Amino acid sequence: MGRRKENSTNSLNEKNIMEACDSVYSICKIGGRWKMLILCELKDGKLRFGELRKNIPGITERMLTLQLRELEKDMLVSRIVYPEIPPRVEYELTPISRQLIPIWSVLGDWAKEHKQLVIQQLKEVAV
Amino acid sequence: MGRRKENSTNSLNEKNIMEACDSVYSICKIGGRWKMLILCELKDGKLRFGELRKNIPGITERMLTLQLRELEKDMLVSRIVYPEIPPRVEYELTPISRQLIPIWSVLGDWAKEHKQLVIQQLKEVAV
DNA sequence: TATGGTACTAACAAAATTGTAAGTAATGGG
DNA sequence: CCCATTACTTACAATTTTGTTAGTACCATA
Repeated sequence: MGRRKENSTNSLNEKNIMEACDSVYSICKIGGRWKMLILCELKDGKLRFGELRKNIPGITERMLTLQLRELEKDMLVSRIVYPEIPPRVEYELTPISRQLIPIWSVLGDWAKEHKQLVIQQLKEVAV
Repeated sequence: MGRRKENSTNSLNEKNIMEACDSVYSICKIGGRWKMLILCELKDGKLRFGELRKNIPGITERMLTLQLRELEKDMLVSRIVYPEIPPRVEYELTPISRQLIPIWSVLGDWAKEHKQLVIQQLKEVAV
């Protein structure tokens, strides 16, 4: 993983900020590069490791594994291993991560507005 | 700032993901280490640079400047310079970032639930 | 002339995240 | 025995973010 240093200023700052501000805490939990995308993929049901990889262009097996591990640790996905060969592993959302689904759509709406604004701004600058 | 490379896999991935998924886009905009905290501070009105620094323990002048510059570029704060000596600069939320305020509280509520869950989990493991 | 206050910048260093490339294990089928 | 399949690991390197320290500009005031 590239282990984090327990007592770096960086780590301590993050910890303090997460304790000080709940919305920062939430954003930290879903803030990894690919996490949101993974969660969105799982919105409609279980998927296997390989399916996730195929559905998320650009992600490597390593990053997929890392992000899934963190999501699992944070109880945002659950991992179901079938004792078969070749291996089969499925991932699915947990109750707590399902509670986030409506928030995603609100964030999505905000994004659309923001993008509009950026476009407007570009036009104004051009004129 | 430590300039980003335009064409690194890293940059391109981020760009693609933001285009592919609107909620990722939103989270990117508010995902910097101190951004959320800064925005929260500004929730109740304008603040000067020095006030922000005092109100946010642990932040350095450099980080405060960097994060404010990005927020400004993304139109999430506006910067008001008074031509005085010593200088006076005030920051305030913009209409588009004010639209985020209700989302913060929802994220905050989710954080509280998640923290509860983590505590429960710790207890179960201990037993 | 020296000092203080304010909002920054610049050069550098450390830390953290992300990406690349090459493996591993287990077993059924040819 | 060799290969294919699947879900991973491992070692390393590049990139990005964050932190440290020491400046800068400006003018009023002592």
